[in-house]
Amino acid sequence: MPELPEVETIRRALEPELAGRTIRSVTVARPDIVGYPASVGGFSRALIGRRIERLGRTGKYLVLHLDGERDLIFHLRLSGHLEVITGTRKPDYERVRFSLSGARALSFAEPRVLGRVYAVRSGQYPPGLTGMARMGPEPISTAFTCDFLAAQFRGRTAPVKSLLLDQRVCCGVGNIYSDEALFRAGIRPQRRAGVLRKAEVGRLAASLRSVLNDGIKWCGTTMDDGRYVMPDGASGRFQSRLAVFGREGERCRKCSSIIRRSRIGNRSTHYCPNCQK
DNA sequence: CTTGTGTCCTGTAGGC
DNA sequence: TGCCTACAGGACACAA
Repeated sequence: MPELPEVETIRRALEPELAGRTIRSVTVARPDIVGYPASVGGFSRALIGRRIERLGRTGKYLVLHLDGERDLIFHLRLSGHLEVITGTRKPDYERVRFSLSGARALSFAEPRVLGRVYAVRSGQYPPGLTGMARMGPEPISTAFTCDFLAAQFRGRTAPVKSLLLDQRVCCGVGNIYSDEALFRAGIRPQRRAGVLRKAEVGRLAASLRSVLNDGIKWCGTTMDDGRYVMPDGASGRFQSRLAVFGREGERCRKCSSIIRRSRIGNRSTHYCPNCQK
């Protein structure tokens, strides 16, 4: 569930807690969480003794830049959670723990074991991380223009929603923010991407930018399942501002029509049948 | 290349 | 009460 705004919120919360600290030891409770190197021993050896310089983010990937040209990369997938531990507490579903200088630890909990952590040389993309190398521009960056999006859509017959979820097109966008951006742009998710008019593509590019920036502003979306919370346990505050996601059967805030839900590409999709054409 | 489907993984919600 | 199934969703493997 963590998408770009949630990962960015986590990055901002963790940066001051982690920057400057040294990794003292690594404890792996579930080896399948380690995506690279293949062995737990190799993973630990690549990290121990290294200092965390700063935190970055690429799409939904959180990157801890270490000294010696190494990166520690996290992907939280659906239910991953990062937390700084100062006492003896051990979070439920803790899969990997990084003990740090300053009597604290970074705990990576992931109930569903779909999330991954990778220790790589800076800029290296091992098997399983190839998608990171092909990632498109951030929708919140100036490189993400109407022309770029139009070029991505040209000739494509897939539903526009499916292309918004393609990280090569809209990196960092997931199920929540794709539905919200399409609502703001007034476009039905089922529309085939290649048939959108230039003005619609322009509205969509602007909507992606605004909805992701709003998500960051409100520290992400915490749904009732509580899968995403900030590292300190606090909830995000964007959920009460959602226009369509998770609102099936409720009234559209703009026109009072009943919000509908359908499936596109095996993904739950929400839209207003009146506001979105 | 493009598109759609299945798989991974586990906890939870809902049906009977 | 308790079992069973469906579902959630990001990314990738794979088939058509």
